[in-house]
Amino acid sequence: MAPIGIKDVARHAGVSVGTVSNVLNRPALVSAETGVRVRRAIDELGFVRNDAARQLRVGHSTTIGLVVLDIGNPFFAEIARGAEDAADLAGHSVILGNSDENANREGAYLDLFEEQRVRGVLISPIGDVTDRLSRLRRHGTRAVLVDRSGEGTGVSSVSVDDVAGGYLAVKHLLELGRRRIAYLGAQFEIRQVTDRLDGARRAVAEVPGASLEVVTASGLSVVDGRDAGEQLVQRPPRQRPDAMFTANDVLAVGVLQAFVMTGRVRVPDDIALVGYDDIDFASATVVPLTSVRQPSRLLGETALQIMLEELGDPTLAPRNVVFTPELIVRSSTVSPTMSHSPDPHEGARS
Amino acid sequence: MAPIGIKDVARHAGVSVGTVSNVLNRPALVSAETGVRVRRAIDELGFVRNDAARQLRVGHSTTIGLVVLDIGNPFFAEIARGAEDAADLAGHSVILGNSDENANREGAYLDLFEEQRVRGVLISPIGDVTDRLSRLRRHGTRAVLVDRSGEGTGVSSVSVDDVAGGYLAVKHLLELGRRRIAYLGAQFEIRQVTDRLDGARRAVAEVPGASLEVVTASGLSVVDGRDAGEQLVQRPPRQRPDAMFTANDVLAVGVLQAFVMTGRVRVPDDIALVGYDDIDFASATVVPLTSVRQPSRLLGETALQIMLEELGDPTLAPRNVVFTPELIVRSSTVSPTMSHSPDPHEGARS
DNA sequence: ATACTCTTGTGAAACGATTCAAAAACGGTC
DNA sequence: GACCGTTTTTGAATCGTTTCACAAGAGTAT
Repeated sequence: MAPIGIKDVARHAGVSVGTVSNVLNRPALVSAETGVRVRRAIDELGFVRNDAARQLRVGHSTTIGLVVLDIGNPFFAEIARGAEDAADLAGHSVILGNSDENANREGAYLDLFEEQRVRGVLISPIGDVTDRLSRLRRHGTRAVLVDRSGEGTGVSSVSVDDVAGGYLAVKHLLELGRRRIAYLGAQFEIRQVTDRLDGARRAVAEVPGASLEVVTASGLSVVDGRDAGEQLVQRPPRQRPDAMFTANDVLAVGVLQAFVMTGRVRVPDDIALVGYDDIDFASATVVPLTSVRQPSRLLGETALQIMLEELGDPTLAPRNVVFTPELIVRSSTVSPTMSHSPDPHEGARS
Repeated sequence: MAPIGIKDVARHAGVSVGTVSNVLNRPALVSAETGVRVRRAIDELGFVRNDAARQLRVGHSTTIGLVVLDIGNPFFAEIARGAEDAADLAGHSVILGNSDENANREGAYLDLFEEQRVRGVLISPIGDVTDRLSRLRRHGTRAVLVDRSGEGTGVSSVSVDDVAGGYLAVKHLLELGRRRIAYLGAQFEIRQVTDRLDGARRAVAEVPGASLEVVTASGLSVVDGRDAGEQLVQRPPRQRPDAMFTANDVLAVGVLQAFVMTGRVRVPDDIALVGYDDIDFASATVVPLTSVRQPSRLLGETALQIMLEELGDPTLAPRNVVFTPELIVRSSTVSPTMSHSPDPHEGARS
């Protein structure tokens, strides 16, 4: 009934506790014969090491915490997968916290990870977390920002150039002759959302006669996109934009649902649509979605690798890796019947 | 430089360590004036409680571990969200592990959670984990199965009747006159996959002349579905099924991509398609997807609630909650032009 | 003044692993 | 069998909290 400890194992195997610990942590130090005996005792008693005690002694845990904005967004799910794969290879574990775009919850997970003295924290933050992160470092916990630049904050980061991505998307729309562009976003305290808007602004500024309207959704999920889309459909046709760029694919999917269900807006004829992230589902939507692709999995992998390097050598200067996004053109902006040259990417993909 | 402990706080505030601990854990026992002084000391020193030490003393942690099959599948993401929301309300934290349909990784997360002495474990398992779970209980860690019945194993569970779901899906296809049904699955050691197949079999058995072909994909992701779809397109048209039921929506999306890209299979005319889970994206696909809806978020919430109840009263008998799935008909089986009565659900949803 | 209650604060023991200096066991040489 | 170097094992000290029996102080009633 009483929990089995290392002492019980020691007694059962007829050795001292130190030896059991050695079997667990430095098997090279212990003779083969003793090792076998101890391991058998462990199995027979069903002993499981108490990580709290271990952690207390050695000063830190062996896990790495990851806090993402929204695990329901496949983009972040991919990041998580990338991080897990990289951690797995190095024999580490990743535990995941989902802030759900909620600053309180983000804070709660950071508190939790801090109390747990995790080895490192990977985070795609909502607002500004630099002071939280520098406090973490005082406890010896390194942090790496994911999908957000840490330039100038002294924290390492792995990100994608969102301004460039926004520019890419809207430039494309403008080149197609669209002039009344709308940007659909939400939670503008999230940097990605505003950076993409900045990129959009920049592109619009280059074309005389082009205008940019900013539309605010109530969140960044599919339903929020659908709601925003329905609002838009309500407007008299003349007041609708002729192109829309959304802060992410999930929103775009929602918008598409609204447009298609009501049947009053044709994509791309009436409104051309560009999403962001190029999630797996983007190419399977009613009208396949033009999107800005980010190397999501690579983002997670790279973040974890930087983390491991920093743990290996804590004196390492912070690094800020920035990837470049890529525009993937599909039917939501260029109707296949328009014969504007077939989508090269789609072909390459199959 | 040295880490700040409760002793430092005590010295700085001019009280004993016991008092600091009381401020932290039983504020009622300490006078208002002292409380303020201690809290100020905590802030000034930037003290953060070491959870390992706390855990060591009290015997268990305060977090709940959740292991899901595939966090990239929005269905599981919703489960996680439901569990998190419920935990949040009760002041608990959920940490997430993603087994990625990999038994080793599942085992690694269970080990980790066991060593961490988490308060409870929520798991959607791959194979049979009953002995792992009973060992957990010996450490005082309760477990609740999610999306998998624990009937007969003595473990609580929250699940959806997958046999009924499979039956529902294939019955629908048969009622539409389809006879050559294919079931697309993968990882048949996962119970959900085989239960849905069993339901399909049952429906097929009721209709003379109907046949069921089982197709095995290499995994349960979008790409795996696409690969399987492409295989199917290779076949001479006569050897293709006239209806397909997939183990989940993610696979169905992949299949749809393959069919649409190659342009050689029309949905639903040539092949009618039914998915499973009714994820948010299902209604936004090229051809909106008929699917079997499960109350995903509710699944997560309920699982966590059962967990909390069991923690509150460990003598409670295990409970096995089973929800009933619901068929959502969309264009991937009933073409809107066929005027087979419009989809009532779609309307209700907007 | 004494006894009693009630509130607040104290400090040493305990949790279960790891670590490390020192002891023991072993094997080979002379 | 004494000596030396190497390998293996030992066990007490330690990590930072929580807990709990106890003490000190402040009222109150007698």
